[in-house]
Amino acid sequence: MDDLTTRQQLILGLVIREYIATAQPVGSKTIQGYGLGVSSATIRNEMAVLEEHGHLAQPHTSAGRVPTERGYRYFVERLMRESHLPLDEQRTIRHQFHQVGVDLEQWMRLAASVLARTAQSAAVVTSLKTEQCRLRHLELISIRDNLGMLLIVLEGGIVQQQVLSLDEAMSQETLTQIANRLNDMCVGGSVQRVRSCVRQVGAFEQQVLKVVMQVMKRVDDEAGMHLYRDGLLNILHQPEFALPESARNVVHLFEDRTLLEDLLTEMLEVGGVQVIIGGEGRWTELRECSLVVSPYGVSGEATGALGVMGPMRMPYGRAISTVRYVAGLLSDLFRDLYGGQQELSTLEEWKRE
Amino acid sequence: MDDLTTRQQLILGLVIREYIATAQPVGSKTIQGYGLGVSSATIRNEMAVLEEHGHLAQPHTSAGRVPTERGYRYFVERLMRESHLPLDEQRTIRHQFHQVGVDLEQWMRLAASVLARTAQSAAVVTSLKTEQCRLRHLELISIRDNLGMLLIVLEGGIVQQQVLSLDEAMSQETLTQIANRLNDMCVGGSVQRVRSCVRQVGAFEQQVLKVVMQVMKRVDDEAGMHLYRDGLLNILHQPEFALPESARNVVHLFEDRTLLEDLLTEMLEVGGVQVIIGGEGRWTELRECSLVVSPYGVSGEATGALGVMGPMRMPYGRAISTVRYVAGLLSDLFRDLYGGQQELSTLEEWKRE
DNA sequence: GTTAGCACTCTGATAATGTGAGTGCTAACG
DNA sequence: CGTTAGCACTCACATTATCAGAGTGCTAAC
Repeated sequence: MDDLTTRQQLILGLVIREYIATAQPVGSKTIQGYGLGVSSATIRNEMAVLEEHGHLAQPHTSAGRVPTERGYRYFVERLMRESHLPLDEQRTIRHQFHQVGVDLEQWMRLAASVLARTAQSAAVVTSLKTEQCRLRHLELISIRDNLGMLLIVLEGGIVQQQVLSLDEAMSQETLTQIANRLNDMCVGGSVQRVRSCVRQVGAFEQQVLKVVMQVMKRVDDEAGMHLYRDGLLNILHQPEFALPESARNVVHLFEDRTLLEDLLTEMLEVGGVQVIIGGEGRWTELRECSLVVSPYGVSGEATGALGVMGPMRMPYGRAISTVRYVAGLLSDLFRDLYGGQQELSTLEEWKRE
Repeated sequence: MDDLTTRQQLILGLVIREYIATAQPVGSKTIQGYGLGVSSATIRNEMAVLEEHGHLAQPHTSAGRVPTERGYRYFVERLMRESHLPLDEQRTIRHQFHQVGVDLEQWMRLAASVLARTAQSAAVVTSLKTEQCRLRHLELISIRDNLGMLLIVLEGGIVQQQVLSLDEAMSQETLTQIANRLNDMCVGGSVQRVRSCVRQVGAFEQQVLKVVMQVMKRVDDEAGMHLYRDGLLNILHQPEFALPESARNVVHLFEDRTLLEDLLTEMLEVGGVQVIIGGEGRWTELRECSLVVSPYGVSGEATGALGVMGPMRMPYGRAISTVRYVAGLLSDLFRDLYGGQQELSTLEEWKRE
């Protein structure tokens, strides 16, 4: 049912490219101008066929054609040649990551900013979610009399903090000793491992470990998932969001964490860059939007998702290559922090520069 | 020059209240409906006076009156009676802060959310900026072979992390020893104090201390200032932002960190709740907006600012009482973490509940 | 299968018109 | 002298009519 003649494919491709560029319904004369060597009447006939097949539509009887969701889908899957981000842009982006130094949060923030700027869309980056987080280090710090801070460092450099109110005043030395003992017992372990340690220690240590478990569980449940966003303004400039109603809708989409979180979490299941066009019938809220998303991170260890969002009329080629590049770059950076085996290729490279 | 008769004040107040409620120019008949006991003609005469004084304006010859910046200013300063947030709302808000536990970041995030919801506006909260930050604790953690993490805890519970690439592999024990030594030397000190320690230690320790100083300087320079925002959608619903142009403008205002940062930083200088109406001629970007902002935190120790943003037609009474209450609440919470002397009133209170 | 020609349809811009809300002014009133 | 009824005047806004233009579908000829 999706069999189109070469000429139909050609015309469909041209209509979509033209529409993406101009945001105006595309008429047969315009396509004729591309020098296909056939008259506008022929193109009209072909367009009528494409409309029957559901790849194009008319906003009203006598306007040009506009791509449908299905048309875009066909375009993305079969008409577009995959391209890479130009090398100089890749350089620029790498350079920016180089500049900010080694810091997870900064990286994700920067990733959002770079995606937004490069793809001229809104961008979203989720924080990393560990498959099952393991404890790297814990630390107890005396803030004052009966107030302490518990620092929990997880595998991969995620740091969580939690204030503890102590029943009795404890010196920094005491706290450090306790932390050291707990570290010896639990480091490298998952929540289960930490739980198994609870029996072997005193009351105060139990209290600490319980908090540790709470925090680890929270991280596991991704309730603490962070969302880095940027470039909302880019898509508000698009004509499809000129009406206050649609503008509000897209702002809502972008501001409301839950929807994006759900959607991006789902993307973690499968690999590679994915294109979601007009909500695909499942997400009614993004009826008028498309997303290009990709997981990133180290599969099986810690993964996140990132992507760009824009109107359905989105420059898919550029969006896809941008998302793929940034996802790859971030993954490389994190692999250097995570993986024990591999070389510190990217980070070392930087040091050499 | 700002001397108005009682009746004029009354009429000005009514016009502004009415306009805030309806977003429509207010005519003399409407005001007559409030039962002043005078005819619409008299009210028209008074309105003409108020227009001469610059408190009201007409969008066009024969429409009702609309408040000017000056009118709002007069209203806020002389006609509005300061009110407090209803006790039950105070309860609800306190309860929400109670729920999230003791965590700076969560508090600020929640503060933004609460402000946005309670004042039905967009809300901004800046992170705390210490006057001159002091080191509370530093920690070195081995991530693997030649990669370590430096955790820096500053007075008041601000945690900063930085990855270090080590020249040679070092065990956790070695790192802990080094950290302990450095802690003994530097804890409680400012950047200067840390600098004075650099001479007295070995090469690796120097490297660590330099990073510590970098981070502390960054915090001092507030370059690392965080901005928590919420409720953009609330003000996009306002009719003044129906045009795509103004909508984009306000989104830009809200997305662009620099402007808000500058503005809020300036607010730290003075105390108490401040109202900025229509940019006050200084910030042209927020020509059509008003802000109600307040510093919070512990004066002289660590301060931040928070506030709400909306159209000039803003329910100032509610906005002011909300901002004042949330600023006070946050300040109390932080005082408990900072101040050595005082009781842990708020936190203790929670524990008891 | 392709194409020229043509009638048809629908949008969007422009102008004409009417309605209504609200004003400023004037003259009368207590 | 402050207040008020009455009235002419002014605009914005909605409604309607009109027109040009872009683009289509169809038909008949190539």
